[in-house]
Amino acid sequence: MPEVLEVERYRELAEGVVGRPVAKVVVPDPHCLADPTTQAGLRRALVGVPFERARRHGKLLLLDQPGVSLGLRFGMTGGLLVDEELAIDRLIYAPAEIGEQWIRFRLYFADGGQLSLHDPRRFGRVQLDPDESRLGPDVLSLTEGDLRTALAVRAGPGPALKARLLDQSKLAGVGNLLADEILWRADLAPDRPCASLDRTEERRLHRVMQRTLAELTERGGSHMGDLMDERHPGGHCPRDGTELVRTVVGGRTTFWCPGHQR
DNA sequence: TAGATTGTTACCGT
DNA sequence: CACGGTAACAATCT
Repeated sequence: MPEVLEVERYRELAEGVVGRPVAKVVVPDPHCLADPTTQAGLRRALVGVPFERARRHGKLLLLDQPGVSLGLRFGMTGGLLVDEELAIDRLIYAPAEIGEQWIRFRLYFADGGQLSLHDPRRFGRVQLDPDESRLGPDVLSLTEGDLRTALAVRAGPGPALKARLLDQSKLAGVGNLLADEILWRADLAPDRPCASLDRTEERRLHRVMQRTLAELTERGGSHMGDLMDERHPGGHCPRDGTELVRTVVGGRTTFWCPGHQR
């Protein structure tokens, strides 16, 4: 579920914990702790100190204290709970109830409130001072020049366009659904080599990308794209009716329209 | 029931 | 070194 749009919503929710001193750290599922973070380390670093900021870099949420950052990654099914409010879109992923058994990590605050990582599938991770240097520029504030740099190739045709959009070290925040939606809207085939794009196409991709992110934010998230309903075998292009092709690009299932994506 | 899944990382091969 | 392909991870849903 969480791509950049969802994590940005988590960040907004997490602003609600700024200024509140951490009273207790609970880790019902230590599996969620990313090396070398430990429960004892979290307690030592966080307890007694208030957060001063909620940040986001791509799909990584960061809660800063003076001198230390708490990083949260949400994997495929992670969600954030603050004071019993869950910041996920129930339209698409709607567990009947928020299962207490799926709370993997929780902070209690001195005022009695809490912040929790809710994650049925357990791909989410918690880490102190996560390495942000391996992330490219955040897609929500990406300039046209940033995109050109992200698509740049040393030699040869370069990787498939979609694979590059999914490469978090080049460009942080785009996931599988957003990548398909953006390329569909930009009339670009997902397997186009990066180096084959001309300046006009790069500019179009940048414009469509920003527009798509803004529009899907309005609609409620990554899963609200025009392509979503047709993302199944036999689905048709909402624009021209062509049967969509299902392939694998960049290791991920890809739906695209051979009728208008070139 | 078999198959698919919105993310990340490691590893192998070219 | 860059990149593709694959598997692994884990659990749930269609």
